[in-house]
Amino acid sequence: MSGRFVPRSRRQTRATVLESLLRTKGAFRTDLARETSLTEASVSRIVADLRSEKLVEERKESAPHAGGPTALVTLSNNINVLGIELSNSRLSFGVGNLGGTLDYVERMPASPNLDQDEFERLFAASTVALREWTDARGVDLRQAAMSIPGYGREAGNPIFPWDMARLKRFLGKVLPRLPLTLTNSVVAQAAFNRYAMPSTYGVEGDHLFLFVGHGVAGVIVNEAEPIDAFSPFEMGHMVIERDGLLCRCGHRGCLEAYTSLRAVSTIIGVPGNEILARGDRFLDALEVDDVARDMLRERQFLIGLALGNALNLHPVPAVVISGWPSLTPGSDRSAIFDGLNQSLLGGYDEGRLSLSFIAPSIGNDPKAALSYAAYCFVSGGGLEAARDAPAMEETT
Amino acid sequence: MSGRFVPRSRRQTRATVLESLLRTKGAFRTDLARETSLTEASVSRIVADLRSEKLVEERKESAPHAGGPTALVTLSNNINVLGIELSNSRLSFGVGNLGGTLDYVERMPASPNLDQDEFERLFAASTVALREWTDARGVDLRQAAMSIPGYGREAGNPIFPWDMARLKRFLGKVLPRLPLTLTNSVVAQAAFNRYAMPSTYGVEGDHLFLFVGHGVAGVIVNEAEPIDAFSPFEMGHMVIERDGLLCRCGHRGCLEAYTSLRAVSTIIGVPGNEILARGDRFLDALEVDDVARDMLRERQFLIGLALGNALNLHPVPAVVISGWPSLTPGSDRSAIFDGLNQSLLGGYDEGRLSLSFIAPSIGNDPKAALSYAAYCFVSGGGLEAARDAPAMEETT
DNA sequence: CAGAATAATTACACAGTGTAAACATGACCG
DNA sequence: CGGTCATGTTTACACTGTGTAATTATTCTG
Repeated sequence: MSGRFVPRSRRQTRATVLESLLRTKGAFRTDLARETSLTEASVSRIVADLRSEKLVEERKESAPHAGGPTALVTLSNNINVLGIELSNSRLSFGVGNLGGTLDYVERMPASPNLDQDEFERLFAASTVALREWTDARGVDLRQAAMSIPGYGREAGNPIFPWDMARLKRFLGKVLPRLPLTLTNSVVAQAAFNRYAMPSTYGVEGDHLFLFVGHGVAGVIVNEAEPIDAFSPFEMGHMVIERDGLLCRCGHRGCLEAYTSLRAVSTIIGVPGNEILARGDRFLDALEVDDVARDMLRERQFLIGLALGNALNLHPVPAVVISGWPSLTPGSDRSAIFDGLNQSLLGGYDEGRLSLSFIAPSIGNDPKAALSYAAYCFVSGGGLEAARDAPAMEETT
Repeated sequence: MSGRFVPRSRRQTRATVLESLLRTKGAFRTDLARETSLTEASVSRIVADLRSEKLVEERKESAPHAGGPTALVTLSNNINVLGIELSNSRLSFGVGNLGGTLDYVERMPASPNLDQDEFERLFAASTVALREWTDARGVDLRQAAMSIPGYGREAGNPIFPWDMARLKRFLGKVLPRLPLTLTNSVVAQAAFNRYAMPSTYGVEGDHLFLFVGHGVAGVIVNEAEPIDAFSPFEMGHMVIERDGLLCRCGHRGCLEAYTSLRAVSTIIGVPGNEILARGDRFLDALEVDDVARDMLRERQFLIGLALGNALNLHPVPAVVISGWPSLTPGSDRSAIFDGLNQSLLGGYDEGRLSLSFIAPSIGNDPKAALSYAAYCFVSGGGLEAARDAPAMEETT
């Protein structure tokens, strides 16, 4: 509109610097320059800029050697973002700063079959409480993100089959003047892993993060790429057994029909959401009989088989699995390797593929969405869309 | 080394303009500006620049209306590039200009099991003839590209299991001072489709190009992305039948074991390379009996099943299949749709997925590699790595 | 051959960059 | 306790590529 020329690169370099700070939770200018491949001169200018806008702060911190850096640059912790997470069992809201601390949380039970009308009622009710809280403290939200399982499919969301245009209209109306980004839950999870986990799960570099829960889905994490370049990797509906078990998607033989929490809960007779909550060694604790245990081994074999198939299409050097298989003893999990061996080209070789397991993170919603919101804020360079040209000239 | 500051963007804008010209085979400045989203002023400057380096030419061509564009900008056809293609049956060399015309071709039979020593001998012999030809005409090669099936796998090339470092050393020695890029055959094929096919196969936008031949592999074509961002999509070794047919990769039940040319040739009793050569309606012409025909239908079903699985992981709105299935009658090919229906999430729906078939292009090697070489030249902005600072100042 | 319509070029201002020099900071040492 | 050293940080300056807008070129029309 008003149209002063703003070179693309400004927003972008700011974003690069901010993103680096988000990742490292504070860095010296020298490191910042290296990380972002900018000159120290440029970093200096940009940091000065960002500091004048109160987006970053500097804390005195001297190095133990001569002539070391003098001040640590960190993101300001006065910037508040909103994360909203819709999962199969609840809708949660969280407000926090860019450091990932949650200052406000609200969680409401939500049915896995939540329809769009119910959702809107639930959401509207939650926003009232949220607004009260923010108003009471004068908190100014700068960015919001909401994560939804299954979001982003061209073919429509198989989990919450809603009208996306309507959803966006609704959100724009309920949360006016607040930039809001929708994303897939696994993408938000990737943001959480990248930005909020103090020491990540020990995998450096590109990898597939695979979550085996209600569905079987993940995300391919490419270290060099920004989070929003990730796309969900939905492995659950790979048909691995023609005319096999019926899946909720209507097909037969999908991986999910064999390995979802629902399938596992049927095998061992424990409600799905309890399995993850019980944590490590849930099998032993439950005194699962050998038949069931063999079945679980077989199911893990299938995960390996499907995983190998997926990796043939999309090779990555490392895979991190989270979900119930992470809770089974290593001797059972080895079935995954057996499965891999029968499908992965060249067979499974720990030199070429590193496979690791991390405990499913349960109950930390909506931290993932919050991390994603932080990412969104930062990737816009901290420049709001329409926070420019404050009535500088009057139109004749 | 000499290190004058060359902003990244210069090379890049030049590349953008050149790439657009390669794609369109000539354009008016106005269109060029639109395509590349640069201003006409910038285009003007860049074109003037490129013209002074004899990389582009202008041909008078007036529009039928007043004030139309005056000159068509085209790539110079004095720039020669080299394409080298290694396939399962031969090694071919070709020299041509950026327009895609082949001025020199040499094809040598090569075994599918060619080992690296034999390859080097064969290659060295070919380069002698090539060099003779170029020397005789004073042709100055600016860029070379070589395409290899199976190239680019981290795990090593399953088709030609060679030492890549040695290959690169060898090529650097045999073709000194010539920038050479290695790539996967399907990526080169994508370059050919994008740049050399006058009217492409009628698919606009992103799609999966899948070739069913000796292997079953393809490439996901993202219209917005440059060719070298593509990665091969190897579907052939997806295990679709546990404990199924033995595949050459050592596993059982791979798609390739059921649907490769080798598998088909076993079914109908015709040598593999003849099938594609016979062209359309090869089944009728060969009076294939009903049993074999049913088998081929079943095999196509499996292609559909695997394709659905692949598309669940990596959704695209369109798929183009080339290879023997393109030669079967539509009534038989429908089995592919049946297979898709049993794996693709939401089932096959022509509104959401467009599936089309094109005849396998046989015998046009090494045009694909040549197209890729042209792309490589152009994407470097036409600026050689070390063709700068021609003794302008003497070092003290 | 003037006028209209559009294309192509050019002059100018501007923003962001890198280089290199200047300035700042703190450890170490005599 | 002040000088030296090693490094970090800022600043001055030159440079590049860009967009805007004015200027010039080209070709058809009447």
